[in-house]
Amino acid sequence: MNIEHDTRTRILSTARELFHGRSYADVGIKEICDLAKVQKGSFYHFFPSKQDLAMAVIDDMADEWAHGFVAEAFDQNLPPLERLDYMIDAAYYWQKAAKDIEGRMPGCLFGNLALEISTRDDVLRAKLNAVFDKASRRFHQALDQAVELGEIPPLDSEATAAAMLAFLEGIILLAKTRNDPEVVRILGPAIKTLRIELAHPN
Amino acid sequence: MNIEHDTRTRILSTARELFHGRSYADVGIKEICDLAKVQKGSFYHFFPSKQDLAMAVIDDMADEWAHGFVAEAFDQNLPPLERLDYMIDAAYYWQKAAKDIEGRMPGCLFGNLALEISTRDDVLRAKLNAVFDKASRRFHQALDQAVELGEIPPLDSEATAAAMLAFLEGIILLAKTRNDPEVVRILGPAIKTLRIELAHPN
DNA sequence: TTCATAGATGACCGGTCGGTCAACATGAAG
DNA sequence: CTTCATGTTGACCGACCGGTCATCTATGAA
Repeated sequence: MNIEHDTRTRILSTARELFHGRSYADVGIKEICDLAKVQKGSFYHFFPSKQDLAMAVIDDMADEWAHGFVAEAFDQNLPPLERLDYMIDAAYYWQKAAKDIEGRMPGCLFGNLALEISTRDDVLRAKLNAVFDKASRRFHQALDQAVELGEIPPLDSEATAAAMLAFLEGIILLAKTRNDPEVVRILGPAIKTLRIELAHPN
Repeated sequence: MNIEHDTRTRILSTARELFHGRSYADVGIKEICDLAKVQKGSFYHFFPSKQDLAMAVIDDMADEWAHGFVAEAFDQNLPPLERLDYMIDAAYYWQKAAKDIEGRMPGCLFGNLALEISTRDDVLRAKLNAVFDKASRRFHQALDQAVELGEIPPLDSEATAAAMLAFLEGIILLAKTRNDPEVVRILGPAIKTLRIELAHPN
């Protein structure tokens, strides 16, 4: 059962690596096929178009994220605020490892794709938005629990969660532009200082 | 003197609009020439390559920024912390205006270009990095002045400045992915809560 | 009047892009 | 053995890409 989908899987992971390391537009289908050792006709047997491939890549990456280090970072057994540190650390080590191997910081695949194609392709934009929404909910939950435990004063946890996600994407963007993962490590801890207060109920 | 450079200026501003509204890779030289009413040969008379055009576009935009609303926002007569609000407001209104006209949020040209091409073109990456550095210095100065005036407790103003710039880019990224400028308005004010403490001198 | 220079013109180039297609291999079900 | 679905192969397509170039025009200095 996995043999017959082995080709598809190879295409998917190759495309993910290439898109992440360079960009959507810069990676051609021929290049993906060559690296994945797949014929072009086979590619189009599994993916009707490059756009469909991108959709699948986003799903694939989001799944691996959700079950990988994001699941670890937002482990319910971890104190809520430590989850934020964990997330920053994970981002730092990942980017650093990638740079040590390939010489350049790839940044966040979702952020990269979002800025590159969300003005051109509304379907992909919506999909990326959903990924960010899901990520934001993790922060949201952690913040609610931190408030409940009295670790931080009450705040607008939904808005603050979104702000934290934005900050995470922002420091990765800056670090990628500097091609220096240390930016993530140095600026990252400030994520816990972000606060959006509850609107006064007047 | 401006007549003989009129063609060049038209190419530049057309390219800036198109790159900003879509992406670097998605906009071809032919399209730029058609819209700017310039022949292809003329284009290559002024710009040796597409990369050179991109360099010029970044310079052009950075100049207009520096002398435009960034100069207003970081007006030395404004209280330091108000400058941050001004900057957020300016970003919000700009993105909102663009969306109202074109139907979609273009985001930040520098952020867009940084994520799209900084892994492929180190020269452009370095140029974008310099733009961010310069922007960061504005925040840095404002923070130093705020500390001096006693408006905020002492902090690592350089690191905090970078964090604020990252946050600004991050909320614009998130807003673009949602295609909703309101994200900037809602999350933006949290920029003033960001803090990175001074390292203990042990 | 000559000459040099800056700029404009548009046909043209090789290469690559995303995508198509008819032919063929394989293996399980009837 | 036949049938059918799933998957593979690689040649092929038109469109478009960034970039080149010989040729022409306009201007202004000598």
